[in-house]
Amino acid sequence: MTNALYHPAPEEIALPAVLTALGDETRLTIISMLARFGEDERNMTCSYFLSLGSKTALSYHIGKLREAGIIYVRPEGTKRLLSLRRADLESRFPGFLDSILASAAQLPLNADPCEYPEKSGVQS
Amino acid sequence: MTNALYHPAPEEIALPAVLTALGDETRLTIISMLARFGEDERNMTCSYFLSLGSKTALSYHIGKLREAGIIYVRPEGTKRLLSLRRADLESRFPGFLDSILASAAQLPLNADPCEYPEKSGVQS
DNA sequence: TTCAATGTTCAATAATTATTGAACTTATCA
DNA sequence: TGATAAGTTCAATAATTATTGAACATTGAA
Repeated sequence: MTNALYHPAPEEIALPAVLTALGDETRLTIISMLARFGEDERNMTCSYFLSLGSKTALSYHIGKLREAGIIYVRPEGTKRLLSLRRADLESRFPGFLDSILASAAQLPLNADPCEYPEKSGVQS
Repeated sequence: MTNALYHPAPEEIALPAVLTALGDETRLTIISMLARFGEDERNMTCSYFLSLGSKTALSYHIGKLREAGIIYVRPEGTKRLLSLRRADLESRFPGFLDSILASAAQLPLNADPCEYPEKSGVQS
């Protein structure tokens, strides 16, 4: 029982829920980083964002983003790969995500993606 | 001492605060109604929205919208006239408000503006 | 098989936000 | 002047959200 993660269908994505989910600095930063550095989905795991909070807190915030329909979470081995649901959001709320991302790009990134904990560094 | 109401300057309007303020059904409905029926600012007083909650609750929510920089509140006699800060929001977050309003237009209005309490009806 | 890495869940707590009712202010109207 | 209408403020409470740490599950790798 792979306990599939819930994701709302595109037409179920609700504006108030989306706004609530994005009205939080941590989550706004997460989607902003996903937009900037998430071209290659392989890198975007939960622990990529550890500088934003504890494991548990991130699990919570990422769950919020997922349930609101903002990101897609794909289990892969022991990791979970995150990606923005750009197309779904665009078709549901045209122009919305782009305007958010453009504006958020001016925000200070309170997390430097380069400080990603590379403890057991098996990079590449 | 007219106790002038605080309004953030255009450049002080912050995205997270705006998103937080709009991530609430009541407040989303308020700005949606302002956009739809607020062409003539004279009609848009706090009590126009009484069907959305108590006087006190509205005072609270309208304060949130004002402090976030989303609406402008102009005292006029014993009333307060509300208007959307369309231009300020557009220059700060291009496309954002329009995308919100377009999407919110599909939301059910849990308040019918026609049910506006017209007790002491001195209309026009 | 054992270990380490990645995440989740749960219960407890902290912190923030929203709602209420009562009392109050200010302005208008008769 | 006195009454009413429109809103605010305050303190109390309710409700929601966020954070923590401990325990757990799952996968991949030595």
